[in-house]
Amino acid sequence: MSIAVTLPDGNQLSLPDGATGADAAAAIGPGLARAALAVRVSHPEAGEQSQLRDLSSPLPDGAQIAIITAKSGQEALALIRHDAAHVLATAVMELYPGVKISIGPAIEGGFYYDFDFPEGVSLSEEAFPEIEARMREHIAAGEPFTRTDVPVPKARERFVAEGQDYKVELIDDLVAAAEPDSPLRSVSLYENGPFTDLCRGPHAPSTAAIGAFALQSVAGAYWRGDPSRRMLTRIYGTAFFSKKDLAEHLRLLEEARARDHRRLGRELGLFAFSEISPGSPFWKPAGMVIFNELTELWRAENRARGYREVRTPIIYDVELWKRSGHWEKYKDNMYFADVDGRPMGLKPMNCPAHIELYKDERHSYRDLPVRYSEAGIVHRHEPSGVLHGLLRVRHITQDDAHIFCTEEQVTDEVVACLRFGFFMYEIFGFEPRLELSTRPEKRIGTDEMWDRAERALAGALESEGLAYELNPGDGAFYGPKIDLHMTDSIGRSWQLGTVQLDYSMPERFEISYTGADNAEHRPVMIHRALLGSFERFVGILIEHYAGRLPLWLAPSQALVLTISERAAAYGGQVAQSLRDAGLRVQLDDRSESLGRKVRDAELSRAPYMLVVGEQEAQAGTVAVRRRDGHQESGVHLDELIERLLGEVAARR
RNA sequence: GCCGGAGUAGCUCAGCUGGCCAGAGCACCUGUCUUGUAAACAGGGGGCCACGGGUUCGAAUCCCGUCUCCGGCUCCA
Repeated sequence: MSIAVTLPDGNQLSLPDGATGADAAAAIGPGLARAALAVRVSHPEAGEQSQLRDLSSPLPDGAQIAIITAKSGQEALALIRHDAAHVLATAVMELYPGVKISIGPAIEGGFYYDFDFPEGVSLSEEAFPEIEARMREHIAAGEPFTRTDVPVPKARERFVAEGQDYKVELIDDLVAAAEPDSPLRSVSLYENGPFTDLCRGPHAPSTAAIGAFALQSVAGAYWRGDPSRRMLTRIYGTAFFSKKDLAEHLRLLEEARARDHRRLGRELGLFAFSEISPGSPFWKPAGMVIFNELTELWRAENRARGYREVRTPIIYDVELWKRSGHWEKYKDNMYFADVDGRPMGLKPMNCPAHIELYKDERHSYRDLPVRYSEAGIVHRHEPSGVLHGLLRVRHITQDDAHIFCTEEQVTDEVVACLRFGFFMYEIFGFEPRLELSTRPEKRIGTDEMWDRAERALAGALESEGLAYELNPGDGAFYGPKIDLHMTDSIGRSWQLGTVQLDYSMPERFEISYTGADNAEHRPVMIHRALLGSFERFVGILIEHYAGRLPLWLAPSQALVLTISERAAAYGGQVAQSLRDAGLRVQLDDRSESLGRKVRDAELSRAPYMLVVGEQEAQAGTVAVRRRDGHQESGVHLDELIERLLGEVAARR
C-alpha cells in the first residue's frame, strides 16, 4: 500500500502508507529533512481546509502538502513562538512551584503565556534573566515536542490531580462547545521535557528550533478577558530563528518608540500634559498650528459638502442626559457640577445639543438633509488606566456632524460620509481599516429599527465595494456604526472616524419634519466624525510622519539661518518677505556656528532651512536645504516663495 | 477601574545596603568667538528628591496612603 501527495511545485510524491510529514521531507532530501518544522496539508477533494500539522502526523492519501521550514515566513515564526511559549511555561513552572498555567499563544510579533502565581508571589521583569536562563537550558537540550491524544476523562483527571484548574475549565468548555452529533472524545497533549500542556498544536519537532528569544514585559490580564474573573500575570516575549533577526526586531521597536507622539510632542514643543488636569492636553503654540490647519481643512471641506457649522454649550441640565439615555449607560463616565443647586453635566456627546438646535425650528421635507457640523468639545471621564497621550484623552474635540434626513436619503448620506472620510484620509496617505459594528446587548430601540439600520450600513459599504470586518455586538447603544481604524507607531489600532445610524434619538426627542403629505414624520439621524477627534488625529499624524509634517502642517515651515552677524539684516528681510507671503518662518541669527544651527533646525523637523551669508545678501538669493539633506544654492527669493506656496496649496 | 513598574533640575538620567552642603550631560543666562550645511570655548543660575503621614538621633534612600505617568487587561457613547 502506498499514498501519493502533491508538492507545491506540482510534482507527485509516492510514499508508503502511514508516512508522515517527516517521511515526505526525508524523501525529498536530507537537507529538507533537517530543516523541516511542520507540514501544511490541504485536501480539497476531501473537503478539508488547509491545516498546519506536526511532522509526525501521518499524511492522508491525495493531499497537497508543503514542508514548513525556517524560511516559510510568518507561519514558521508563529510556530516557534508558540513553542517558545511552552518553554516559558516550562521554566516558570520549575522556578515557581504551585503556579497555575492558563494559555500561551503566538501573537503578532511574539507570544505570551498567562500564569496564576500562588498567593503572595508576584512577578516583575527583574525575574526575566533567571527565567530566560532556564529557558535557554531547555532549548539547548533540544527537547522533542511529542503529541498524545488522550481521552477527555483521562486528560481532565490529570489536570485535576495537578491542580491546574484553568486547564480543567478549558477542557470542560471544549466538551460543551462540541456539536452534539460529534461529541469531543479526546484532547491533545504536548510534552516537552518535564512539561505537558493541553494544546491543539502543532509544534516544531523540538525546542531546538527556537533560535533566539527574549522576554519583553509582564502585565496583568483577566482570565478569559473577563474583568469579573481573576487577573493573571501575562509574560510577553518574542522569538526568531536567528539572533540577528531578533536584534533587528528589537531595533525596529526602539525606532518605533522614537516616533511616539508623546515623546515628539514634548521634543517639538507641540503640547504638554499636567497632573493638574489628567488626560487633557495643553496645546502649545506650535501644536496649535497643526490643530488649526486641520480645523481649516475640516471647515472648508464640510462647507463644500453642504454642512453648516454650529456651536453648542458644553454643560446641560442632567435631564437632557436622562432623556437621551446617556445617563443610564454612561453616568459613571460623565462629569457633573452643581450649579445653584441644579444638577448639570458636561456633554459627553454633541448629539442632544444638535437635536435641540433642530427642534428650535420647524422642518419641511424640502429642507432635508439638515447637516450640522461642530468642532465639538466633549468630556468623558475615561478610566485612569486607559489614558494615552493624545490618543485617549478626557477632553475631546470631535470633528462631529449630525445629519437629519429621510429614510430614503439614508444610503446616499452614508455613502457620502464614507467618500468624505476617504477623501480626508487620502490627503495624509492613510489607508483605514473598516469595521461594521452591529447591535449590542444593552441598547435602545426596537429590533425592526436595528434590522433596517444594519441593512442600510452594510448596503452602503457593499455599494462602495469596500472591504470591512464585522464586529457583532459592538455598536453604539442607539445604533449600528461603521468605524475607520488606523494603527499607531507600535501597531496598536485606534478608531478614528465613525458613521453611526440612529433611529432611536429622533424617537426619544420626538423630532419631526413635515412631509409632502403635510403630515409629521420622524427623520433618521446620522452621527459622524471623520477624523474622530482632533486630538487623536494629530497624535496619529505625528507618528505617521515621525514628526516630519508636510509643509502645510509644519508649525515652522522654514528657518532662516544666518552665517554670521554680517548677514543678520538680510536674514531678517528674507524672513519678513516669506511671512508677508503667508508662510510661517523663524529667524535663527544666534551667534552660533552654521553647523550648530543646521543641527538644531534638523532636530526641529522644519521642512526648509534657508541659509544666508554675505554672498546671498549680495545676490538676493538663499541657499536652500531641505530636511532630507538636499541642498540647492542661489535660489532667488521670488522663486522660493512661489515654490513653497505651491507646495502648501498642494498639501504635500 | 484591575495587575505590574516608575516618579530626583525644563529634558535624559546617576545617587537609593539610611549619615560627607543632592550630582552629570543637554537646555537656559553671561562673556569671548563671527562662523558656509548635524553640537565653538569659558563662567554662571536652577532642585518642597511627586504629595501626605510614619519609623529613626538622622530619610531622596525604609514603611503606609494619595496623585500622576509607563506597559498590559477590561472599557471606549
